[in-house]
Amino acid sequence: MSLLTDLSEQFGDAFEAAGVDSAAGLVLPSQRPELAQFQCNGALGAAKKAGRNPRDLAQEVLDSLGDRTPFASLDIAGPGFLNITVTDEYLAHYAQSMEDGDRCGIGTPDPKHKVIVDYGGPNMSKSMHVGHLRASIIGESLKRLFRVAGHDVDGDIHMGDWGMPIGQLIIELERRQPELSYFDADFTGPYPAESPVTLDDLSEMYPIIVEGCRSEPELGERARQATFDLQNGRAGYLALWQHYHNVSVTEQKKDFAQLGVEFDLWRGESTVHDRLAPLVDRLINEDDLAVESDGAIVVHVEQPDDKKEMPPLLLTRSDGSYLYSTTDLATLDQRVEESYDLVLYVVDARQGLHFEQVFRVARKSGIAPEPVGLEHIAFGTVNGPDGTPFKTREGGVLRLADLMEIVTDAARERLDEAAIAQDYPTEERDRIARQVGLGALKFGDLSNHRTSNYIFDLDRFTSFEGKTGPYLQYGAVRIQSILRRAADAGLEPGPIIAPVVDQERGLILRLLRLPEVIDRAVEVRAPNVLTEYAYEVATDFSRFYEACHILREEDPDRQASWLALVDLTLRVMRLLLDTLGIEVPERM
RNA sequence: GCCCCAGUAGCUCAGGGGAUAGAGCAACGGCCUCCGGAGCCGUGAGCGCAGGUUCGAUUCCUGCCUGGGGCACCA
Repeated sequence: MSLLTDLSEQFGDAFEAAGVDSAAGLVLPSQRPELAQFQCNGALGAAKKAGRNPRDLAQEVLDSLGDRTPFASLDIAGPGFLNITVTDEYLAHYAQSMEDGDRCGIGTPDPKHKVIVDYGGPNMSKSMHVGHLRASIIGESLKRLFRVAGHDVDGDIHMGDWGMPIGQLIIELERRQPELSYFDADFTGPYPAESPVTLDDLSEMYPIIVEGCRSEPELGERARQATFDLQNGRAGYLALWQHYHNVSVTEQKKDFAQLGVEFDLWRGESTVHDRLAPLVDRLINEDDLAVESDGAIVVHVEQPDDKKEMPPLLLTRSDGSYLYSTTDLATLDQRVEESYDLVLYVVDARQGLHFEQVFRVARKSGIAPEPVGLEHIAFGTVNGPDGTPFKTREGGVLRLADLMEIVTDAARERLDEAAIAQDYPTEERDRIARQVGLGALKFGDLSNHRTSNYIFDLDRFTSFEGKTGPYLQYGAVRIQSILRRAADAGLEPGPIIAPVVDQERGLILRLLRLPEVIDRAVEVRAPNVLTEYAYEVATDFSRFYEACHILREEDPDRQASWLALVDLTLRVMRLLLDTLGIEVPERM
């Protein structure tokens, strides 16, 4: 059990003994570190409710507090705050138990969920740009976070590979190369094994045809027809789709691998294409939910207590072709069959209405019954300095691969400046530059709260000092260096003994908070809780490092204790950075 | 028009109903015979406006202002 939980229970019992709700016993880290380590504010609210004097109640709580924990001091302050400080021996005891366990004190979840994180979601017609950055790294981080917290988790890329964009790309290629066999309805195959396009071709074609469909209704009509034909199994289109799919996935696997994003499932909208027709049929005939409207099939999802307009969810267009909503419902149906009980959609906040509609249909139809958690984990837009979605100077989107190169180059430059790295092999320097560049990029993005839009700032992603990923990596690297030197000198970590230095005590107190921080991050599904804490751990370590010269310490017990504390710090930092998707170099 | 998100220091952002609202960057000033200075210590400056709930509001509620976004045959 973590220290805060332990203290909260003790104070809860004491409050109960004093005749009020044990919830008042919640103990939190002190906001006034110079006064105490922990605080409990429950006496104020509880006294108010019970019509009693807060300070009297607080005193009664202190009187009935058991002697389970050795307190160094317990005070009532101001109107009735309880200030709590435990003994140094007790801190050491807790730190030791963290060091002894294999999960750094992180508990097991109750209930344990089978979670699927739906993130990344690249459209197969485009190479990835900065807009995909957040979906990828927030999703990756949440996937890892839930895993660290003890849940069963799978990440699904959920590619956009069965909708209108495919129809558009089909007719765009037909406009360019109408002689290809894919477009000949009478052709019986076999179709060429070689793809007629590369991903760069698709990326170039896509904006052109999107604009074409917008300005020329006739083109849009053809794209819709092609989408319909594809979804209804037209052989040439399917063969072409397969090529589009292959070139996209090949490139995307490279991009995601470079980003350090790992999917367990490479599924997409097309994965459920066989389920679409039966699903719509079921919603019409069995569930009595879907109805025809202007030729389309829709589900009305408005509810009597709605305070806002709620448009119906479209299952098919008036030509019978399927949409994003249909594949999302079918995908959810499959996920529930596969017994996932928590589905996290890490998708741009602008799709909030879509998910509200889909979730309503899922509930009403029983596709996803109540116990299955459905959550849209919305994130904000990456904006330019003008407050609108980020564009490069040329007005285009910044490709993700280019962004990665920029940050890697910046990291390499920084490495060139550092004399210490000059004798590293080129290969290692390259690896470090990539790790550091990505560390800066990921930390910079993840440290923003996920729901807020933020301003894209290249300087922030290429600065390696202060509150940045590289600062954390550097802290971990320094620790590794100390532990290496210690091992070389035959020194080993030993039992953690009571801290005597303020910075040492501060570091222990910080490390002890890990379990609560993980819980909090899971609760709000927000990686920035982790970045905030990771930075605090790193700064507390730096302070400790400045104040306590570990390798030169003369008392062997103290030195062994410090080595253990340093080792624990490294484990905690590695755990946090790994959860954020940030790698720690051996040296840098 | 309706709905969602946001407004906190010069800039970029944190902030869980509690005491004196925090970081980073930028500016200025210190540390540096010592485990890696991508470091440590210090200085200045702030909750959009108006109400409400509460012993206590940056936090919860209402209204307004400002910015971004969404509102059935795109995803």
